[in-house]
Amino acid sequence: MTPDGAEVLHRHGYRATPQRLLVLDAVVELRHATPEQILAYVHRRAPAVNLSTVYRVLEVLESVGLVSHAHIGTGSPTYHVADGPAHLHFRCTGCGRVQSLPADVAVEFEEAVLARLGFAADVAHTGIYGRCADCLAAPGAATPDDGGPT
Amino acid sequence: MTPDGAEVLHRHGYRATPQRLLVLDAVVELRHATPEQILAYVHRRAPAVNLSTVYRVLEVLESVGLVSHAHIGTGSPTYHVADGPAHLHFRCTGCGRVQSLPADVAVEFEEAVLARLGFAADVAHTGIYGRCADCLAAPGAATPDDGGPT
DNA sequence: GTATATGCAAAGGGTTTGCACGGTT
DNA sequence: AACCGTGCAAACCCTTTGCATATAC
Repeated sequence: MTPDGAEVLHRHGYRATPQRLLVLDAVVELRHATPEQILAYVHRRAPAVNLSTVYRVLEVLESVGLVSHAHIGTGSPTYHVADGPAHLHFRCTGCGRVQSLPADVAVEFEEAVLARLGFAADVAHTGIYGRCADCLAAPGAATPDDGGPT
Repeated sequence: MTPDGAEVLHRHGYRATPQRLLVLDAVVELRHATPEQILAYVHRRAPAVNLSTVYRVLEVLESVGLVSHAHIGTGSPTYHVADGPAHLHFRCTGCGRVQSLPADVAVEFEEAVLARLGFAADVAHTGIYGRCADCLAAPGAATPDDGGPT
């Protein structure tokens, strides 16, 4: 998959700058990456890039449909490539691990909500809290609640 | 419902200060209230109360099980009384309205997640994005995305 | 060459923390 | 008297914004 970022940007009237392509690389490479993590990745190749640029680039990449973001937990949103099928994010409140599942697990649920409320839910856009298998088995956990994203 | 706040606080070794009872009142009265909104409510009766106190009080009230919070949208978390049955929060990305539904709408979904991932999901803890019935019908919407909580 | 992007630095919103005072027990 | 809780102010994190410079087209 991974569409040609430069081409997509041009098609929307944007310039394909090194920064934009690097940020897109980062989003492709890292999964569920926060702006901060993306910056760290980009810095390996281009140490001069600024965090504010990352924010602005992400906004552009999202507006042209190359990436999307999801709110997982309390911290920064995480960005991921927008091509593949939508998936849900599950964040463990114990260890902070994030797991994914194809979004179709939620269709029945979404239909029930639509039927009861007339509300068209987009379950994929927000992370879901809970405890992962490992932490369910383990006794005391690392982080009692929240914790940073990713 | 609405348990006796003072009694519960005492039972846990906390003092039942006016501030704590006022904050609890606010959470009972306002539904899905943010710390800022709670402060506004409390200020009507006690203008001297500080926002940091609201944060600290909410932490205490949550620790003794009187209130819980949920992350609805990007902004501040919202607090609600913890007595009644858990409910899910649906935030409309169009108008910002928040609707609720009993948490049992999600049990099938949660079971599916558990079966596939071993992950015990707590769907009630995070708000779910989507479009409400009104905004589905309406053409252009007020807020394109996010927007403040509640 | 020109409009767009970037880097930098400062500002802004939300939340947390240190500290001394005030109120309960 | 001892302690817990509060108000105040400062600090912190994350994100946005203004402005001058650099760059892709």
